[in-house]
Amino acid sequence: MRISDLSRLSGTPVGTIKYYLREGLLPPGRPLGATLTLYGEEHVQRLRLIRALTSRGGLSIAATRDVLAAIDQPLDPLATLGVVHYALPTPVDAAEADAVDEQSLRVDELLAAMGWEVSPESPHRRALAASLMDLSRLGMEYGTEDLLPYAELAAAAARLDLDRLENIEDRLRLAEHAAIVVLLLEPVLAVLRRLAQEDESRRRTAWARTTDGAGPRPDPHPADGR
Amino acid sequence: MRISDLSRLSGTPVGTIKYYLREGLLPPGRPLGATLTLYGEEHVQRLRLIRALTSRGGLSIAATRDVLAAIDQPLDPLATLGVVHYALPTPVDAAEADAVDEQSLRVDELLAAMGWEVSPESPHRRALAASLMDLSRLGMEYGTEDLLPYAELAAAAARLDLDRLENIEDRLRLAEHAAIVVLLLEPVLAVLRRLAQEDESRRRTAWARTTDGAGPRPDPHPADGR
DNA sequence: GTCTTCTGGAAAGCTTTACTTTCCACTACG
DNA sequence: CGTAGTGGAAAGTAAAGCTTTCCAGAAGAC
Repeated sequence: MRISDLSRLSGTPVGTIKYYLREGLLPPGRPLGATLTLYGEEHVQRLRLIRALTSRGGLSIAATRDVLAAIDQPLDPLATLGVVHYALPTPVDAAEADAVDEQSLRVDELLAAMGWEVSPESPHRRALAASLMDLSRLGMEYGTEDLLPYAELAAAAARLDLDRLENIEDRLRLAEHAAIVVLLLEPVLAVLRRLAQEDESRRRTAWARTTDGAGPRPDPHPADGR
Repeated sequence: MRISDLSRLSGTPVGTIKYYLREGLLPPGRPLGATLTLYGEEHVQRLRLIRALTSRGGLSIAATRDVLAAIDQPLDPLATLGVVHYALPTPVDAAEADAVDEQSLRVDELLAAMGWEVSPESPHRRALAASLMDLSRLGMEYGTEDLLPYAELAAAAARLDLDRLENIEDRLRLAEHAAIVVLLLEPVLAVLRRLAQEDESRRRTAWARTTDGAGPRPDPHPADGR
């Protein structure tokens, strides 16, 4: 398969493929002379992954390169997850580092309450603290008791994620699948939450409209099993 | 309060404030002559919201303007939620519209299975279909049965979200709070999931290491109550 | 009263990101 | 034999998100 085939199969312009090769996102093909290089099925797959991570996952080219570099290393699942997590952008600018630090206590408290064991160097600790700081400054305090139910949901989601990963037979591409589950399921969860918000809001509005604010509140989830 | 005070209080450069004014993100102040305009506490708050939505929420300036315009309209919660949802960027390029449409069936199936009532024009339907298409092309099929448990979690999250909104006493700024809950809690949930993934992965790896793959699997969640 | 600083407003400039285009010498292939 | 395709480098482009510069005029410090 030559570069024009790769372009046609993946729907990516040749110039863009060359760009990805230059940037190290796409491994070089097998050169067969000065003006011919062959590419394989793995390049098609890699190209699809690159497009998905950048367009859908919203990763920058640099972050994508880091993630791809991570999944090309043969590591155990935990290490792979760690490397993928580290490659993610968690922009916390240094200017407000001290204000973020205040929130770190709350983060530690939450982690302790959940019994979560998380590396002290995890960038996500600071990312969470930064978000909490923003919320606090906007007048929406989220304390441990507010966050706990969300954390339980996150834990349940993580269990689903890892269940899926455990059932993958292709051990060679486990890291790739891990990256996909971590990064491409994220927009899925976000959009599911928004869809659920619309429905839930509709249910509650309907209740408010029919009862006019008086009387006992009916179960807004009929036949829902909860 | 003059523009320099606003700059100092919010930590935003004067040039940037002028830029936001120009772009219509920040409402104009009260002019008191040709070279003096006064700003109020609401401008400080608005500026904080702008920074949070753009830096933390990852919204573009254009999307932020749309969201801010939406929350400035006095609407009921459902309508507000709708407008905020619509203002969000859900990039689905037209080139692959047909491939996305195939996945729409799966989306409809999921919505039906959850009993969710969602507007047919919701951009999130297409967004979800697009994500599923990406996953499918990458060799990870997510069918209704795979998505249902995630959808249940999303529904639970949405219930928590709306509980919070219902308890807000400041009805005037309800829309603002809705936008905050929808948009700024999203990175919180994402990072909670990642933290949970690390912990869950650690638990499962520890099991694999100690038992060497043989023997019955112990409960990986001791004293967890589930 | 004067000197310095700040102001509003407009325009131009800058930096980064993610490509896209152009160029060239060469070569596979119909 | 000609034409389309190729690798590789370099330059160009477009959008986003600010930042800088400019100006005339007004405020505040002394």
